[in-house]
Amino acid sequence: MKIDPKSRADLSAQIAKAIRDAIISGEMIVDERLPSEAELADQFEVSRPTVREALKRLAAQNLIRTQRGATGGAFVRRLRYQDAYAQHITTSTLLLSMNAVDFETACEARYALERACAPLSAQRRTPDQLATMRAEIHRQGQPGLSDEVFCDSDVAFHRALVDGADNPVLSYQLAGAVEAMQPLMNMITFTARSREEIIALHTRIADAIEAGDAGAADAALAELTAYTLTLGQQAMAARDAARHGTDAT
Amino acid sequence: MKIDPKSRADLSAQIAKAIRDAIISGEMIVDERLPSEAELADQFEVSRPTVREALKRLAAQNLIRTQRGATGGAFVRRLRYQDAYAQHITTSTLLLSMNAVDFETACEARYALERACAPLSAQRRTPDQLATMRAEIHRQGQPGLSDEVFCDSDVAFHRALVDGADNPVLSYQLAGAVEAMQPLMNMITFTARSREEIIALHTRIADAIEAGDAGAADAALAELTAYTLTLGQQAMAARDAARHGTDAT
DNA sequence: AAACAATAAATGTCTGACAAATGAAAATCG
DNA sequence: CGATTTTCATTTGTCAGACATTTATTGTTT
Repeated sequence: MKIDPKSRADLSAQIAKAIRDAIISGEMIVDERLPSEAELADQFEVSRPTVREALKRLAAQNLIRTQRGATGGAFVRRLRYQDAYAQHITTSTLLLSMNAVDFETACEARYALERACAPLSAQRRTPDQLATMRAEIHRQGQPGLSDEVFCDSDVAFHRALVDGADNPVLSYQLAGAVEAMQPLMNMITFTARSREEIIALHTRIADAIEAGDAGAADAALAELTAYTLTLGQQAMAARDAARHGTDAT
Repeated sequence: MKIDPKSRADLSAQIAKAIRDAIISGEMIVDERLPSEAELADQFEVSRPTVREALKRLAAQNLIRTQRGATGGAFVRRLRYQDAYAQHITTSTLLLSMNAVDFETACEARYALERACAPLSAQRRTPDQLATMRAEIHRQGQPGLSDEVFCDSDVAFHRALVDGADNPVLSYQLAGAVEAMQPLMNMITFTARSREEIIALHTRIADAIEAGDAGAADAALAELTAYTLTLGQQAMAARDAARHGTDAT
C-alpha cells in the first residue's frame, strides 16, 4: 500500500486508490480495521485532512465504514446487495437522464433483460413471489389510482418477477435497468384503456409463471414490450406537440 | 439545497447528500459551476475542510469534477458511459468476491443476460463487430496462450457480441456481469481440449450472428452456458481437493 | 500589436487545536 | 469479592487560519 511520492498531484485520490486496490485485491478482508487516520498520515507522509478526504471517497463508495470512539476507526465494509442496488440505481438514473437516452433504448434494454429472467422465474418462483405478482395486479386494477402509484406497482410486479429467478446477481443487474426507467415511465399518462391492456398482459405473465410455461411468459413479455413502446411514443409525441404549442404563443 | 442544522452528526455526509440531490433532481445542470468552497462553507455554516470532504465524496461518484485556478471550481460532471462502466464493474466485482457468490449463480446470470442480447445483435451487429468476434476466435486458437490471455480474449469476444445489440444501456448493464465474472473464470485452467470446445461454440455463435439467425445463436449460447458450468464445477472440485490435501499434511 | 509580468481567485495542502463518542481500565461501594 | 460507577485514553469529527499551486485575466512594456 504505497503511493508515488514524486507526483504530488491529487494526493487524496492517490491514497484512496491505494487503499481501494488493497481492498479489491483481497489484501484487506471484511471487517478488518484500517490504521488510524494519524497512522495513515504518517505512512503516506501527508497530513490528516488529506487522509480524511481519501477515506471519505472510499466511504462514498461503501467500501469502508467509520466508527468513533476508543476502539473505533475505519473498517473494511462488506458490500451488501442492498447498498449495491442503491448505488447502481443512482448511477443508472443519472446515466439515462444526463445522456438523453431515448425511451425506446431504455425500454428495449429493460424488457430484453427481463425476458432473460422469465424462464428461470417460471422454474423457481416461490409461492410468495407469485402472490406478490397477483397482489400487484389487483392493486393496478383499483380505480382512482394516480399514474405514479400505478408505476410503482408496475415496478413492484416486475421486481417480483425478476426475484423469482432466485439469482441475486440477476436481481442486482436488473434493479438498475427497471428502476432507472421510472422517470421515463412517469411521463406516460395511463388511460383506463391502456391500464386494462397492461393488467391483461400482467395476468398472462403471472399465469405463465404459475404454470411454469417459459414460452408463454416470453410471448406475453414481448407483447408488453411492444405495447409499452407504443405508449411511450404516444407520450413523447404529445409532449413534443405541447412544447411546440407553447413555443408558438 | 439546505441541511438540517439541528443534527450535527455526519455533516459532510449531509452536505454531500444535499448537493447530490440537487444534481439528481436536475436543479443543477451539466457543467454548471458549484459555489466555491468558501461560499459553500458559509452557506452550510461549516468549515472549509468539512465542505471539502463532502465534495470528495461526490468526486468519488464521478458526479463532479474540480479544476484549479482562477476560473476553476467544482463543476457538475456529465456522467459518461465509460465512467459508469468502470464504477459498475468495480462494484460488481466487489459484490461477487465479498459475498462469496458461487460460480453457478454468476455464470447463470452472465449467460442469461447475454442471451437477451443475442437476438438484437443478430439483427444489428456491424461488420466491424463481427470482425472483432472473428479476430478474437482466431486469437483464442493461437498455441501457447496463457489462461489469463485466453480469458481476456473471451471477454473481448462477448463484449463485441453485446455491443452488437447497439443498445448502450444493455452494454452498460452487461459490462458489470461479464467483467465481474473474470476473477471466477480465471480460476479455471483451460486444457487444449476445452479450448477447442469453446472455440467451436464461439464459431457457431459468430456464424449465427452473421446469418442473422437468433435461434441458432441462442442455442449455441445455451450450450456454452452448460459447458462453462461444467468446467467451473471441475475447477471448484479440483481446488477443494487441493485444499483438503494441504490441510491434511 | 505582441510578448511578458503582475494579479486575483480558486483549489490543494498543512498545522494545530478542540469536541464528541466510546470502550476499557481503575476506583469505589455494598 | 463482585457489581457499579467513574475516569481515562483513543479515535473520529470539526474548526480556524495559513501557505502553496494553478490558471485566467489584466496591465505593462517593448
